[in-house]
Amino acid sequence: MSPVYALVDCNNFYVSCERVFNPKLEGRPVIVLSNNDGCAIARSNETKALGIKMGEPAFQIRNLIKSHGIQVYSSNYTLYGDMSQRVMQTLSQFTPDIEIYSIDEAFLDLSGFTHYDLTNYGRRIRSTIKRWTGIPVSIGIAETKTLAKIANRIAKKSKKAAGVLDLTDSPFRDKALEITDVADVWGIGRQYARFLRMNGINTALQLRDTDDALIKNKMGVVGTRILQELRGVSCYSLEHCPPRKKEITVSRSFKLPIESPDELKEAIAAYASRGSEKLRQEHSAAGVLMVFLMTNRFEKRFYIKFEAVRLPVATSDSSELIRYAHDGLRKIYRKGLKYKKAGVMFHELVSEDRLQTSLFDPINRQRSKILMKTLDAVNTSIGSGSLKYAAEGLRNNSRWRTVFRKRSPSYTTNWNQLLKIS
DNA sequence: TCTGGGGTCCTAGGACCC
DNA sequence: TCTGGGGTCCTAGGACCC
Repeated sequence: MSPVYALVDCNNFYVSCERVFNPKLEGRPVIVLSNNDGCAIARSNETKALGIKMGEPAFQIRNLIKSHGIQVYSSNYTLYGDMSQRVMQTLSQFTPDIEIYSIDEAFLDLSGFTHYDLTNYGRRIRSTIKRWTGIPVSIGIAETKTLAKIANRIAKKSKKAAGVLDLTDSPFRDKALEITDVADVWGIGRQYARFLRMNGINTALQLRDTDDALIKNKMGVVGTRILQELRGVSCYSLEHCPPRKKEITVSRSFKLPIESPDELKEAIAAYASRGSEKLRQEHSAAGVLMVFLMTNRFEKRFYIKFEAVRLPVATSDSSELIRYAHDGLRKIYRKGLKYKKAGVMFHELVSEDRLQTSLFDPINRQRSKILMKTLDAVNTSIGSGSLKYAAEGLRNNSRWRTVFRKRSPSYTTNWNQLLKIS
């Protein structure tokens, strides 16, 4: 018996989060911007209808914003993260077989529910999430994840589907593939879409019925799997628990270009420190640290440089990692360049309980562990960033710090920013 | 003037070994 | 001039995802 997957996807997630706490935004065009209020990364349907694209720079759409009264928000990841958790928690009431795929999407395995009317069940899920969290979702149901994705897209757009589309044993199946652009198939990005179009393949239906060899040749096993999935043969199963991360990155663009090595050192220290926190959350330690610097990538002469530092003993200790990050920075820093972005990456992550220590290790690991535990505990209980390293800099208006000019309050995670009803 | 951030998987090719 | 064959491991880069 073939499996049944549902893909539950929050509609315009970040915008919907803002709307939950500000109902006046309902029906109006809204966008949420990336860090430093740079690009539009979430758009309400009204905004999409105006032709504003995903990732469009804010300064390029300034006129549209003004003329249509588009409501603009800086991103508020604390709020979105918390809302996401509420949605996922609600979902898990319906089945334990859930894979949280991203901040706004989850796959459910509904194989055991085939004696239900799946469309009705989907509607129940949808209305419960709306009632409990305020977030509107769309649900696509099919035998493979790739088909569920397609069902979901149509569910979101079609008036008739009203948010839920079940394609299992559906006479509508081929039609659904026919009206789906090949570029909208899961796993088909810009390059592959171009290749497929050049070969006369423009729809998901045409892709499904394409000869395997052509696809395999250009797109490898990934392409073969896409074909299989479109044909209803499941290649991707539900992943219950997320596997441990293999790498961790913290990087930011600066609002203004930075030349001063002292400011770069602060930024790098802050990223290393944040990365260390993520490492400890994962119960991992890093074997290799990588620092990178880059100038404005939209200019003709563009400089980017990486430096890898192998750590003598894998670690997740913030102060140690800040030191090594600074070592790396010193190697790649070149005077006279205007830097626009920097970052710290951790590679070769190992589980913290399987650490390979060295006989000649000069560091007291036991002590470091207790210190980090305390640091994390304080920052969890009284707010992230409460305790930090002096190397990160004390001023919070430094040129490198990300700005959010139009951020909404953290309604759900900060007592001082609760919604006030007047 | 102003242009996000964080991941994964796969493949080709080189190094190395027998 | 001719110049094995195959396996494995690693890395860089490409492609994709949200």
